[in-house]
Amino acid sequence: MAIHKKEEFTQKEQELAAFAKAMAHPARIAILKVLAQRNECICGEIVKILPLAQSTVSQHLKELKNAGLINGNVDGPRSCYCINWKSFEKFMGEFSFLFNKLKVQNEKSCC
Amino acid sequence: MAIHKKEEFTQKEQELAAFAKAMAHPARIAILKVLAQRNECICGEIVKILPLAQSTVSQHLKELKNAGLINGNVDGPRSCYCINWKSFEKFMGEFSFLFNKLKVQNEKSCC
DNA sequence: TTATTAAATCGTATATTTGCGATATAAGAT
DNA sequence: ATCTTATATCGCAAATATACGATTTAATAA
Repeated sequence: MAIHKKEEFTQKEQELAAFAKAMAHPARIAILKVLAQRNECICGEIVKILPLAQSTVSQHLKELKNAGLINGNVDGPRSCYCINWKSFEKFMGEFSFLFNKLKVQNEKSCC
Repeated sequence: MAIHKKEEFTQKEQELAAFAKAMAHPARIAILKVLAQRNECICGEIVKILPLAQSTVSQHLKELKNAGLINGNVDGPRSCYCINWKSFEKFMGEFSFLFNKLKVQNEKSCC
C-alpha cells in the first residue's frame, strides 16, 4: 500500500482491530488454548505441541504478549506464560457490547 | 514463509482465526459498526464515511462477506450489505465458550 | 441508444506477516 | 570455567494484506 491509513480510524476501532489481529492466526489460537488449559504456564511445552519451529513459536508468543493477551515472565532458564484474563475479558466485553447493543435496536436484517 | 502451515491446525482453530482475521483491521471494524447502526443496509454510504477509496472499501466488504460476517445482495445499480448476526453470534459464542469455560477451571493465573 | 451512477474487479506498488535457521543470551549443571 | 538447556532475537525469503487508480459491469435515466 502507498500509505497505511490505520491511524485515520478511531482509537477504539484500532484497539479492537489490534485485539482481533492478535488472534488472527491458528497458531496463536492454539497457543491461547494451551495456556488456558494448563494450570501451569508452559513455555517449551507449546513448542512441542505446535507444528512450528521454536523461533516461530517465540515470535507468536511475543505478538500475543505485545497485544496484552498473555503475560510472561522469566523463570530461571525458561519462560512462563499465561493468559491475561483481564485484558481478554475487557476486549470480549467491548466486542459484545458494541455488537450486542446494536443488535437489539436493529434486530431485523434487511438482507 | 517458505510453506504456509495453517492447515496443520484444527478446523476450529482455523475457523476462529479466520473470524478474528476478518475483524483485524480498523476499516472493517468501522464498516461493521456502520452496518450495525443503520436499519438500512448502506453501500456507497460506507465509502463516504471511511477515509478510503471506493475500490479499497469494496475489497474490505468482500473480505467481510467471504468470512460470512456480512450479507450482501445487489439492489438495482447498488449493493446492499448488512451484518450476518447469526454467524456473528456463532463466533462470539465460540470464543466466549472456549475461554470463559477454561477460565472457570483456571481462575488463578500464575504470572 | 447513449449517458450516468454505483459497485466490482484488475493490475500494481508497497507494507506487513509468517516461517525458519543461525546466532545470541542467560541460567543452571558438571 | 565449560557445557547444556531454554528462550529470544536477527536476518532473510516467501506469502499475504493494504491501498489506489483505471477499467469493467450492470442498471437506471435521458
